[in-house]
Amino acid sequence: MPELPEVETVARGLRESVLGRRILSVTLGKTDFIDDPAALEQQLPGRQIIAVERYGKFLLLQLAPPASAGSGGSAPSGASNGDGGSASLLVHLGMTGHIAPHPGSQPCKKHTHACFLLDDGRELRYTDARRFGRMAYLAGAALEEELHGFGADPLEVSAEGFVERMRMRRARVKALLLDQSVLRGVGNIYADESLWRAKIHPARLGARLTRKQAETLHHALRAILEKAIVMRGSSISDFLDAEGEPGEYQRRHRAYGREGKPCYRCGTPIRRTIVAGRSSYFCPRCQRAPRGSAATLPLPKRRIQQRKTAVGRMGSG
DNA sequence: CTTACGGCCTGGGTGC
DNA sequence: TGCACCCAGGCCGTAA
Repeated sequence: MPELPEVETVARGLRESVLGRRILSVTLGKTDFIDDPAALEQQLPGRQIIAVERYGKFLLLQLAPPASAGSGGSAPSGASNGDGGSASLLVHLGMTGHIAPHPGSQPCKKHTHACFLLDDGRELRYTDARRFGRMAYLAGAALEEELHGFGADPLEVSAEGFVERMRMRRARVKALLLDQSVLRGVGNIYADESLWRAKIHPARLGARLTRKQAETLHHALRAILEKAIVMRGSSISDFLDAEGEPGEYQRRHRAYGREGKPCYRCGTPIRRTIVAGRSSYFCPRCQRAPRGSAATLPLPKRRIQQRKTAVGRMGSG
């Protein structure tokens, strides 16, 4: 499940492999994850990829203006950040999305839903088994509108800014970490890992963290994200970077996915509970539950499973 | 107003 | 071997 480090890894890979290439044609398969498939088919051919950026969990393939009269080719030395008129292919990998260039001769993998033929004969292909991802061509005001409303990048936010964001709402710290309007790019893995490192229970209210605790969490989150980027992300489900290589950070996980296994600090078995609607792994000894919380129970809300055939429909009557 | 929570989308992995 | 079920992240509707 690509989060900030995985998306950053992909962005760096694409920067190496497709920056400066021109898209010649677009071939789409299933399109229900694409905002406006026709816009992709109409706008992308002929456009040059002049920058690859990460914004939270989004990839942004910035595109040169169409059919630029001025020969182009000048080094895209950053100057392309002009807000007005910029256009991008926005890509969210969801949980199972992959994007990488392939030789044009290579047969497409299963679940390949978008192919962008490049001017060097390769194809930039998007594969996504579950299509929880998203793709959109956005330009100008629409692009700005799409990106506004997101929170700070956790690698850029100051300690003071982070503390403020943990206190701005009355919500659990885990929910705040996952909320893309508070911080952009953090997902379930790195939320749990940073909380474990900072010794903070996921069900604590963010607003009740001490300043020192919030600062510790900020430092932990930042350190973990940076280390994970160096290790090219975590390959939990089937994350592969833009070179098709898995990451290595999953070997360093201290909480996520370790239910029942001993805490690396104290040996207490890691527990799993549901916080903010997500599986949350924590050490019940290192990360003390807030008073009155039922979150020390292994799975407080384990619901009776219901059949697909509407046995469990709950009418209001 | 706020936050919490269930359900939906999908299909690979798992376990029976 | 087959197949039902769980679960994931983001989003949305609704409850409190």
